[in-house]
Amino acid sequence: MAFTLSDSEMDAWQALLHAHHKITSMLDAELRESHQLTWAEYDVLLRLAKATGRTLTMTELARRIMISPSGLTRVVDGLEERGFVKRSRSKDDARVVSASLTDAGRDKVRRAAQTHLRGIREHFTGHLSAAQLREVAAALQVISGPHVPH
Amino acid sequence: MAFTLSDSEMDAWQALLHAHHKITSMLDAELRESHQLTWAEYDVLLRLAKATGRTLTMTELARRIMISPSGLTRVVDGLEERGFVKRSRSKDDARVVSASLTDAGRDKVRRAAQTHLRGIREHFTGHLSAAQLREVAAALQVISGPHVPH
DNA sequence: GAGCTTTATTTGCGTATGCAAGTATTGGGA
DNA sequence: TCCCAATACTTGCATACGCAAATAAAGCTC
Repeated sequence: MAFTLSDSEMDAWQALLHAHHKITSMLDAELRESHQLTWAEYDVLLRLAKATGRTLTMTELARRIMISPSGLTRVVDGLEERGFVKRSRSKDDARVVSASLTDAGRDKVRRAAQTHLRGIREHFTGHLSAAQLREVAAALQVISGPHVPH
Repeated sequence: MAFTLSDSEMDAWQALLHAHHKITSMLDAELRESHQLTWAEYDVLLRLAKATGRTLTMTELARRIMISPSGLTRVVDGLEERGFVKRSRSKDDARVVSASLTDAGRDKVRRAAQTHLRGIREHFTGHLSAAQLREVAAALQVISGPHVPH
């Protein structure tokens, strides 16, 4: 006997795929056009801006944004070339490299955040009621597991 | 004054990103390991299997799965090399190319679908109540727009 | 303190995928 | 009928990104 999913299951799955694709492709395009940043680059700047001392190790950064360590290396390469972050090797443990947000990086992420937050409202949360937002968050948090502090 | 989002909005957004990433990366890995198919390849086979005559034009396929026309060309290239689909040029309009599922393709997608559907249940829908599934589907369908018939 | 294992990061390499340009074909006008 | 615009793919090119191997530094164990 073939394994099947109910209509509700298929609907939820299709809706998740389509919604995610639609939202992220629009946000990506906006960030790229308005600020010449990819999502990954923006996310790195944002996490650094929120971090104490505006600094995080590569490992911490990779854990927080959803990217492989090697992917992060390249993203940070690009941001460093453009002067938005600066790498430094730890005094305590010479294996670890920390990335710090520069002043230029802070300005960049502040401006980009405006675009991005408005985009999230416009393309996603603005379409939903407060109750729906809570429901969606609660349901999807079950999947994604406990929230890691930023 | 800086534009901001409420906590609920941020929670829903983070949850959407994390859940999508977690689910799709697991499903992708399973499909790849068990059946040597990427998501896009599986999706092409699936749409063809559902289509009348097990045939669709490239344009129709690209519209239904979420991929660019050029991306589709390459995906179909690979599937055709492996004998799962066959291209044919339309008699009516020599510009259009149709892809048809071969018998081998039908067998392939049947087996892969078992893996994939179980994966969706295991990693996504199985974690949610019937009410949550309805809520998530309803909310996200608002974003993704009216469902296009497969 | 020499060697083995583990951890942190980077590099090599392959793949996936989009955009823009190229090719082929069709369907109108003039 | 001869262009020209529009349509359907495909190809060239560039980018993004992951895995596995390489490198480097700690940390153990004997």
